[in-house]
Amino acid sequence: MTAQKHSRQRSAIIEYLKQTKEHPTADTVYEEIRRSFPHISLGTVYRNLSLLSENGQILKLSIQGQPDRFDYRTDDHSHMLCRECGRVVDLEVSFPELDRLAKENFSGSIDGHICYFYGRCPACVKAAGEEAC
Amino acid sequence: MTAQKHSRQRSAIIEYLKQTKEHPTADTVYEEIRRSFPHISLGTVYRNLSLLSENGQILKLSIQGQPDRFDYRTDDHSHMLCRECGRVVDLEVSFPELDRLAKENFSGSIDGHICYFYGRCPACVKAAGEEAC
DNA sequence: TTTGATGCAAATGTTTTGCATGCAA
DNA sequence: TTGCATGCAAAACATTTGCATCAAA
Repeated sequence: MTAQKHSRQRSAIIEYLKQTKEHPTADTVYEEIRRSFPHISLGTVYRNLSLLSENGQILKLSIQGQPDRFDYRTDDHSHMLCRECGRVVDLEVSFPELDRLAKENFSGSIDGHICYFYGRCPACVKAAGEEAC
Repeated sequence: MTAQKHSRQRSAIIEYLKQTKEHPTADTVYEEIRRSFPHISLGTVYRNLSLLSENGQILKLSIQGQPDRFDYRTDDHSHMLCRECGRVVDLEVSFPELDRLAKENFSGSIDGHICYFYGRCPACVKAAGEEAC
């Protein structure tokens, strides 16, 4: 790997991801960073997001039919996609035993998995409940 | 929903998916069907694959950084992606209890999940073993 | 004869890349 | 001063769509 230099744009991207829980897309990151760096380009945003996720500094989430999203949290946790508002929300669970279970009766090897849940996020469940009253 | 007419192209796509275990991409399906329907268009292939997966007749698999793949099997099973050859292979397991586990300490609702495993497929594990001898 | 399906081509949306210039070390 | 990072624009990809025509029912 080549030596990495500091850049104000990259720092801004990291800082933005650090303080949001919204799992933004590259385009959302771009729009956000543009407020402080009006001349930043989408290409730079993509380049930095790729770099960071390849380094393992952030997570890239790929969800069916949607542009990729990015997550500053790299600790063990899961994600759920709200069928109602489309938001991606953190779940405080992980399933380390899943790989071993998947390996049963399989002659290949398993060393990891990704798992996305579907449902309704707390906000939408709450809104639906209040509406019913 | 509107009444669906029979089409020779769609039947050919279904038959092809039925007999392969390769989880082909739209483009692979196109190349294959083209052997019997030289004038079929990629658009038609995409239209039919979308239709079939919306109907639940086939499964659409979306894997990180890859074009979508399609699976004729719609019964409960899982998939693994071989890090070595890139193949997507069936796993004869499913995890119906996962939704309940994910729901723990979560105030939203969970009604489904998708889960992909990573590792090495039987063929690549076998090849690596023989090479070591 | 009606209307869904097709082929073709153009458009879309997301992401990557080439290249000259800018900036960090 | 070196070479990674940037901005800009063009390209690459995967997928969808508009439209005139074709073919099931």
